[in-house]
Amino acid sequence: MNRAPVRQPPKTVSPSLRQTRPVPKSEAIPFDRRQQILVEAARLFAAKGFEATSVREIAQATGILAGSLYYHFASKEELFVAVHAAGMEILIRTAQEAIRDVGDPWDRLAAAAAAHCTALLESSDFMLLVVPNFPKSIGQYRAELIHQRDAYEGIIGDLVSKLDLPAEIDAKLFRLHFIGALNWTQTWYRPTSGLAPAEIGRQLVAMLRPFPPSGVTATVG
Amino acid sequence: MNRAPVRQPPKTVSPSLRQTRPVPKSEAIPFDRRQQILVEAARLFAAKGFEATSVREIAQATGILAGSLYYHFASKEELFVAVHAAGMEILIRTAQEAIRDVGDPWDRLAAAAAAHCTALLESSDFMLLVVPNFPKSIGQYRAELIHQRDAYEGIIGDLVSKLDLPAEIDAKLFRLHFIGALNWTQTWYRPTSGLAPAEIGRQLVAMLRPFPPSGVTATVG
DNA sequence: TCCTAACAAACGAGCGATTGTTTGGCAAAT
DNA sequence: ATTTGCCAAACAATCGCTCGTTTGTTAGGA
Repeated sequence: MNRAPVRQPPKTVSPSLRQTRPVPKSEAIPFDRRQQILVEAARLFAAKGFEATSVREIAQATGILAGSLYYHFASKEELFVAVHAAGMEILIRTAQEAIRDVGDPWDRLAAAAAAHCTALLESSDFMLLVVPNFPKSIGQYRAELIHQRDAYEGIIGDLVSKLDLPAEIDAKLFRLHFIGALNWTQTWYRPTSGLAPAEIGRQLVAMLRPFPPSGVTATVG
Repeated sequence: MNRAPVRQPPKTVSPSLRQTRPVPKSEAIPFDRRQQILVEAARLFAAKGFEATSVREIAQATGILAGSLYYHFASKEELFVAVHAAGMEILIRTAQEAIRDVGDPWDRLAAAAAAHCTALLESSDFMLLVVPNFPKSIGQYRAELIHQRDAYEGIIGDLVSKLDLPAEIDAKLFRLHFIGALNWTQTWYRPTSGLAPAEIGRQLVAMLRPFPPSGVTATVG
């Protein structure tokens, strides 16, 4: 793509991408333009993909001009990283809340799966682009994105490690396939027809459970 | 300055995925420029994504100029559709060969899974872009791509329908999650470390098998 | 065996549009 | 007086694509 005169010098990439930005001190509406940009960018990235979305589109959706975007974000790529981080934050919080009060390891995994699907398929647009493999042209920020993603997958990994899997099942591969099936739902899920997101997640766990729980089985519907 | 068919090395490319195009009258080996473009486009699309790959890049990789591309393909999007079709053809053929001599339904699914992963992770670049959700800017060709994909997923659906699944497992959801886990492998698979593609696919079936086969268990490795 | 017309396949300049980004200025708020 | 947030206008680069031209090869007629 373009990227203008390749300008490397400044390179003040904040590691936590916590853009130090003055908090409006007035008690008026905390009308956060930066947040607004994030929302619109997430929606457009999700709908059209990263490369196919222009900064002018994002700006227009936000109600500002293209150039004004660069007051809030150093580049289009850093904007993407910020959206990705916000999405991962939502995902992590959702999962942790879902498993908080569940004891049985398999039930905890099912709760996490349900939460994952719900957040993925029903919640904001922040995740529709977080899940698939991110744009190749993200280049230098790749490591940061992977780090953000690992933070979440580690949670799933912990849940999996508590399961009593058959000896011939590799826990790591189990986690990868599990997350894969969950994340893939966003390529086929349509909100109008079929099962609800939470049930889609729960049923995946039911399929993977080596020995279905004795007693009452879940009522599907 | 080469005009006319430049005789390059034999370059025996897959004779299968061919489209209607003027067949050279001489019985000499037809050096298929169109096929060459498909290969290079697949490689670049896989490496950088559709939108991030320019027609000039594809042309340069093929050894021609950008304008010459349009003699073979009407547009960049039609080129993508052709690459997608070629990839799906490979996938379908691979799967059908893999299950041909297998009888047991679960073993047939395992064979298909192994073949899928092998083609996906080891074979040509034709599939690295086939699997994830295709570029949003593909627009008018979306229906055609989905049709191509459905042709393959129907094969998997047939295999799943022959399984004796527990009553509480929905066959359709089983198929979706199964394909999802398979396709997601390409986001995390690295050829150097870990299991081989075929084993990754087989183990997924092992995880999903409600009652592991009695008698001898599969020798892993 | 030559001439000629047709054809296939590529060149290469350049079109208009769009890309991400920079810059200077300006009104309001601090 | 300074900072904040944005506008307006450009910037260079690149995008997909068109089109007239040019070349090597082939077929047919004389």
